Amino acid sequence: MIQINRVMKESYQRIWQTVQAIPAGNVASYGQIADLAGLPGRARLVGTALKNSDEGRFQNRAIPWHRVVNSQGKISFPRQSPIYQQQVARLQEEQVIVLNGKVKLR
DNA sequence: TTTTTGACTAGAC
DNA sequence: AGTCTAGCCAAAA
Repeated sequence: MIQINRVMKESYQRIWQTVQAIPAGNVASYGQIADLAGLPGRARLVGTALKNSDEGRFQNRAIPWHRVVNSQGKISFPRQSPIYQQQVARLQEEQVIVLNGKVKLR
């Protein structure tokens, strides 16, 4: 069983909550989520928290991880990976246009 | 325990 | 538009 301290758990939960607040059809960057979660400068932790947000772990609810992209508006996965394809598909379901791995700005 | 990795980023070329 | 660097720091190796 993985050990994690109380402070980390709270940070993760604040990140998950913040991601859950992104409206459908919108996107936010890892850095923006970190800032909004009260963790400035810790964008990497957002990626880590999302990676560790799989069902069953910490009883977290479904999190719209696909609405989080990097600061350049690009998807942070290799183009050929299944998870990349899934992120694009989920964004397109929400009418978000993705071109060349980059979310189209408006 | 130490080192490396990584869903990151701002700034400098 | 790319490439590099330094800063970030929890997780995995």
